[in-house]
Amino acid sequence: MLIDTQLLLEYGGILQNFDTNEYIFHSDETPKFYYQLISGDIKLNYNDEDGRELIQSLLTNGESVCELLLFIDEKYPVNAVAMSKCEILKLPKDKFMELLSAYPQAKSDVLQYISKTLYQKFIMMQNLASPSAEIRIKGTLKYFKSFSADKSPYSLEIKLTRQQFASISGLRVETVIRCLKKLEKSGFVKIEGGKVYY
DNA sequence: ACATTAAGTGGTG
DNA sequence: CACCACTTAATGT
Repeated sequence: MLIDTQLLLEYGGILQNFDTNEYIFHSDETPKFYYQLISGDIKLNYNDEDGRELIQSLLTNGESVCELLLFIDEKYPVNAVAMSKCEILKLPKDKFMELLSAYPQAKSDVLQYISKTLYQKFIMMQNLASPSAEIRIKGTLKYFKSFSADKSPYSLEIKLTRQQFASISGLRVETVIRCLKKLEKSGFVKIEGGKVYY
């Protein structure tokens, strides 16, 4: 957990449950709460001009959701959508600020978290700037691997559908499928029962 | 049995 | 590559 659950509850945090595909917040809304994901998976996405979904990032247990918006006066640039049943702890913005003032450790944890995610954004941006599908896909795989402790080959199962993978790498489903198969032949990834291991 | 969803294939621009 | 059409396999109701 980014911030201790008990501490959040003491400051007025409220537990809330979401079902798959339910929105935690929509883009263009004004940020008013700090959200911490207790269980489940969330995606941050938006739709481009053609209505195509682009996934900005994926969040899992213990992470906070777009906390950086609480420090600036802007509206959400993305939607937050539950990808599974989720349990979320939400805390009003002013209470969140009080908590940070009272607990320097929490404040530095949040700072470090923001730094880490920003760093990963840099890496992803460089991958996605490439015109080559193969580089984009390899980059996306490395990006996911960077979250996992086990760095050995094929130890990471990519728990995404081909379509979701496409929405993250900015490619079409067919391209992802074909490229992934190519990467399998070269030994870059392993595919068993449709599941991709990297 | 029929509808739905995801993976995979071929061909065109 | 993207885009379109279509097949196949697995699930679900």
